[in-house]
Amino acid sequence: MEFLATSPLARQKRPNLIEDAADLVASYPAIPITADCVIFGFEEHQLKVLLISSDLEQYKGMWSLLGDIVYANEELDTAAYRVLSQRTGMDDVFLEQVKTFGCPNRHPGGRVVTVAYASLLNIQHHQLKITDNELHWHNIDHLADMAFDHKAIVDECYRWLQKRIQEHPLGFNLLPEKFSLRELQNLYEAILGQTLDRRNFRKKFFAMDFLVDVGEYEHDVPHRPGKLYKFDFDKYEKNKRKWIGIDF
Amino acid sequence: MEFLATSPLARQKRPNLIEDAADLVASYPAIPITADCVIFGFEEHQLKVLLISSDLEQYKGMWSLLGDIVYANEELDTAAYRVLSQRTGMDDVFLEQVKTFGCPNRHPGGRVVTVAYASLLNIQHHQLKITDNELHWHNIDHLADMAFDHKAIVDECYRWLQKRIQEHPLGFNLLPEKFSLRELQNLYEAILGQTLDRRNFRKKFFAMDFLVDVGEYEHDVPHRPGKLYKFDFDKYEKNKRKWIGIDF
DNA sequence: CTTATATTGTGTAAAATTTACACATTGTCA
DNA sequence: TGACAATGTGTAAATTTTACACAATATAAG
Repeated sequence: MEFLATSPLARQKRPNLIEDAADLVASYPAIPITADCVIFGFEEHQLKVLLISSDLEQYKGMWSLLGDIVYANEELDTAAYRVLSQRTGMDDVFLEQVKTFGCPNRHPGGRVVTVAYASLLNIQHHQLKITDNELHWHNIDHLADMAFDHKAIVDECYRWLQKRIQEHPLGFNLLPEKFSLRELQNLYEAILGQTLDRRNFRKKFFAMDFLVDVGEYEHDVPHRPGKLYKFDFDKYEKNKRKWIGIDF
Repeated sequence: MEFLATSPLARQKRPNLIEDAADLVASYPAIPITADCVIFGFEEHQLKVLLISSDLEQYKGMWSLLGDIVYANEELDTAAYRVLSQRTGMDDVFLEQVKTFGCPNRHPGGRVVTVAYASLLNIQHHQLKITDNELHWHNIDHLADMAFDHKAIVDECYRWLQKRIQEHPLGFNLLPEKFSLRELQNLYEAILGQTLDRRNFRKKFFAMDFLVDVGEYEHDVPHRPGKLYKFDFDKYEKNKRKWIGIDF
């Protein structure tokens, strides 16, 4: 009975318990971790992403994601928000963790693992307060010469975005507060890479019932101006579990 | 100017390029990284997850995910497959990265960031070759007393699984090679936590057209035996882009 | 061996959703 | 004032989803 008490599954190994967890952790190999932000925006019918010039001599002239090391006692999420704030001055943005990239040779200076975060934001609303390191928006269709594995990270986050905007209508974050349905449709077409039927598109979004007619119209357009709408976040929050996806 | 050189983000447009990337990386704080595996299986109408007993004195009697440190030059994915192989003896399993958990105090011995991987596998097919540390399957509905933040990781992976099996019919991986439609439906009901209409369920899966009738029947059931089917992976691979989701 | 029982296997009608598609309206520009 | 360019709107057909019932077949029990 003694035997059973200490070894319930008989015959299997029971290593001694480790008493000092701190010793254990101290014995582990450690790796620098960074947080990289893939910030999507939309302007002039094009999906854009925010980049800076790489500050490594080796990647001179190439573009880089907004990233920085995660501090010793910092939450991963916190690090990502800090990066965004430090690089752009923006602090009212919602970031989501997308994927962690850990290829041992992805950084030329030695091993660095990075956790990629993505966000969608509205270029009009968030004027960049800091533009050091040539921070600016790049058209996502013409990304070449990116430093590190950042092109692969952007690609992965772009696929994430395509899926995301069909599950949740977060595309609104990419538009100005007041937008026309044409702008909304342009956004979806740009991100999904396909044209959509105008009448069915409208029908679908009106049916979701969180577009609010603000009683204003576009101006400075060389044709009949469209109505402007805004997004009703409260109604969205209340109803979000009712639909699983926005399938086109 | 001395000030600007050490403070790259202070009003300075183009900091000097960093020539020695290795120096830079060496100056970064480093954090131990682990890979944790959340292995889902299905048996007796219940979704299960594979756990071991924690080997920390502090978590004595609690259950823990299969995890280990990521070696200095090891791919994250490789580390996850190694963990699984070392802990269970299994090496023909498909793992997917789910999310990275980095709360500074999630490990009592100091900061450890973990990358969670998940997999679905077929309990019948993969007999555990190693059962050290009381490795065995636990019913997912009765998980208490888990070490670290492992309960939160399991919960996150469970939500991932619920979504996953509606996007891709990977639930098949959880079943024996030959299975009845009732077993398949039990699986979906267990994972999604809802009952489904039997006729409509069948209709949906037959319409997807990758179930192959193997011409055999269940036995040892106290009622009319059902036909057995297997999954046609080739047909699935060829057609997988045609449907976005399996909505119930 | 007969009957009770439990579960398989199957179809259809109604409802809901998705798709395809055309024309009058309204503003700008020349 | 006419050409242009895009907005705004509805409906019929097709497809998909849902709800639902009964005969067939094996085992278990008497």
